[in-house]
Amino acid sequence: MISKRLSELRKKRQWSLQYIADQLNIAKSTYAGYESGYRQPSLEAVKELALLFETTTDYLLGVTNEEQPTVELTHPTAYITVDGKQVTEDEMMQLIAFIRVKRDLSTQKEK
Amino acid sequence: MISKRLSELRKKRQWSLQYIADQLNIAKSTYAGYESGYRQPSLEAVKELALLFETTTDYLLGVTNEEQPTVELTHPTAYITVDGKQVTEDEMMQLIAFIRVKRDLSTQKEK
DNA sequence: TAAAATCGTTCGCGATTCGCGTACCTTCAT
DNA sequence: ATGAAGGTACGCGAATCGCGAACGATTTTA
Repeated sequence: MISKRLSELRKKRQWSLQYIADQLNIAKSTYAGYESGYRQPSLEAVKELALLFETTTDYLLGVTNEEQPTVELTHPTAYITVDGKQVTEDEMMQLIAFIRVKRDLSTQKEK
Repeated sequence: MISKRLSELRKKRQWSLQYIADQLNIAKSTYAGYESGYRQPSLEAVKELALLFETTTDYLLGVTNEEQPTVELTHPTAYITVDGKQVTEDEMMQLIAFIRVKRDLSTQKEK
């Protein structure tokens, strides 16, 4: 799983094996082993790879299939904050209503 | 890092070492090694532990310090959707303004 | 209260896996 | 032609893994 993900992400960014190896301070052959599935990265390496690719370890490990996490406000899977303060359930309901109305209006305008 | 997190989470749930070992189909001494830091879990074990504890691998590995992820709308680290459709940047700005105004009003009312 | 079970810790062992250097093949620019 | 750069494969020594076993300390059962 992780080998597939690493390979995808690296190719998408058009990075070389050597470049990543340099970033993590490991040998090119070591990182190559991760992509081929011949080796498994250490937990520390997984962390650094997630940072380097600006993704999550959950994505690299295949816990999730979202390269960048998605939060659906109607069924939040995360705490939502604004200015560091949690958005209350009450506020959330109004937010959602606000978005729905706004979208509805702009749809009508198009017609 | 991961050893500390595992120990915290297990104690919070009042689970025994044996219980977790059974869930993952590994020896008690193996899991004990994870918590003591004497051993590092395999990537597969990390995945399963995240599922078992209902948290993320990012939290177990110490990429994040949030047991449950938090998304700050002013600096989102996730795609935000409502009814499956992504909230645009424009909508997001209005949302944030909405929340701020609402909070401001309720603060004034208290005085 | 004696015996048995449960819990957490530690350790040695054999087996597995790691990270590295090296060598090799292509491709491409010099 | 030749050298640099990218990707792949492999052997080696060293490090780490997972397991069972053994231990003391509690707790539960009879």
